[in-house]
Amino acid sequence: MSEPPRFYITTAIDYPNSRPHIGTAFEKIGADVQARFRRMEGYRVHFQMGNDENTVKVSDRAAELGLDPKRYVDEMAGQFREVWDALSVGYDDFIQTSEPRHQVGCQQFIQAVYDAGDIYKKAYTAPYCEGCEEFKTERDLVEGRCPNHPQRTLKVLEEENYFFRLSAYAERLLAHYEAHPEFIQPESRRNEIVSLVRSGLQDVSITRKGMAWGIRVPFDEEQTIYVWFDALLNYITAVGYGSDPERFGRWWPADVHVIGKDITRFHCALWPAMLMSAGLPLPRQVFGHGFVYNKSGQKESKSSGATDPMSLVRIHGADAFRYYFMRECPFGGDGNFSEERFAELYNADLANNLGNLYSRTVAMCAKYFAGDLGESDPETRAGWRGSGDFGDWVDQVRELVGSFQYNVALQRIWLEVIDAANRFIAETVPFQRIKTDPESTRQVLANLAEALRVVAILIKPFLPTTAERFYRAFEWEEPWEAVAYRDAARVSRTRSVRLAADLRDGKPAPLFPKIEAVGDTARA
RNA sequence: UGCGCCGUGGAGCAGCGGCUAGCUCGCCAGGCUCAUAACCUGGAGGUCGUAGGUUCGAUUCCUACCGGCGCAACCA
Repeated sequence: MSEPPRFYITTAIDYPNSRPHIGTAFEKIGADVQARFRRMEGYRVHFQMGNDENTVKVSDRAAELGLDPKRYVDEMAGQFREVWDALSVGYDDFIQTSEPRHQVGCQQFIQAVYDAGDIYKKAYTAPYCEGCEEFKTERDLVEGRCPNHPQRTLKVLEEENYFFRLSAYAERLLAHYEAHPEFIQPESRRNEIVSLVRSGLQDVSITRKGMAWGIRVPFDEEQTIYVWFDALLNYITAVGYGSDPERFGRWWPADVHVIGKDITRFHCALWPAMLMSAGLPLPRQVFGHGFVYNKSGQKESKSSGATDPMSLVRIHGADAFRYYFMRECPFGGDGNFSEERFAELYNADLANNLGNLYSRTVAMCAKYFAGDLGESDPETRAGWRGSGDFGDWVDQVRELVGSFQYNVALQRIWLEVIDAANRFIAETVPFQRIKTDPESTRQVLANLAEALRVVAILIKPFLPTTAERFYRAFEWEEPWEAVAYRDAARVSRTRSVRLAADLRDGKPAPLFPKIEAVGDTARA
């Protein structure tokens, strides 16, 4: 047996100064689907997430609450993980950048870049608010003033800081984009970055002076490492850079960084330049996903009175939540969220099609044969499929899922498997057939059982809980844990098909009870 | 201002050089009754933002314009 191929996938780390919202959930779910899919494809997957804690805002927020920063970030990390768990986001590791493993790695990294001659000291000039006692960036300002202290006039102050020689890497970055067209995905993001880098890069300030919270610069104890130079490093420190070389060698470079489209520049320009400077290999791909907007066209974010993911999950479950975003919003582009649309999609695709297919199939098996469909040749269970090469079709779906085209993949699964199964029932009319021909009715139901099995495999990365229910509705020889995407193209070896679903009064409980009124979805 | 995106039947989206422009919801008619009043079949409804251009041929490529929007170095 050869070693299974490895797949290292990451998401952006989040600021823990407020709770996760729908937009961040979108990213994590998209990455989780990929991680689950790759596991099914036989990869040994490492799925990395975390929180970005070494920022001034975090220590400010902790101070507001009268908490020690470390205690505050630990508590927030717990809250974030609760949400990810509730959404069935199955990460393998969750790093907090206040952890020692990150600090140690950061210091080793910045020293390496320093030794490579890419860090120099220079005066940094920026507006400074005496009220906050900190430097501001243009974006922090509201009408040229500090939003927290609008009466005060901002002073332009100078501070000696360390800069990273990003400008020196423009040519090498462009050469890399050229040689590795798949490095930045989707295509539109790539074009943006290429033109950005062509237009020239400036060196970036990477340290700050006199901060109590943050990672010390090893060659200058007065300074701490500033934002991106610290945050990006989580991708390597989490897998052991600076603390566990053997583990680091096993996982780095990452196969894909899943991030929001607004931070592609940091991941596609700054990050690879940093790695080049430190002499480390570059990640294979950066995927910049789109944003989720609410009905009034605003970005779903912390500030806009956004819907709390948990309110939806509590009522409808993680799978319904995941389905909505993966089906409705193209991962590479933008999408919309509204409760009306959520209810519409939920009722149509999950309740009426998916859930009802399960109900009617299971109910007939129980009612007509007490769950025992008898023995049959597996090859006779492919009749529900319709014509065409099913193996090719499954390969197309694999390709779609593997390239993050989740919405298209789900549409095709519904159109060509779930609808086909419902149509098969209409054509073979088992509920009439049972009156005159029980034997062929068994055959029809065995086909439907097989269809449920195929559905289970195909939706496994997207709706893990529902998928397992579907699979375990019948006793299949092949263990659920080991099932691969390609197994959907093959009929199960099982000869004797037997119902195993939970029944109440001879029927299964609805997997997705219909949403009767939009109000059911609840507000944040 | 710079860079980029979008404008397709009532609503939301696919299509991105060429068979009668697809899909979901909604609407209308029929079928069926196993099932979560679900499922199946059929139908009505679009001169693909506007004006030019390239081409044998454009929703699909190019230009301009109109309308909506995003990003621009610490909101995924």
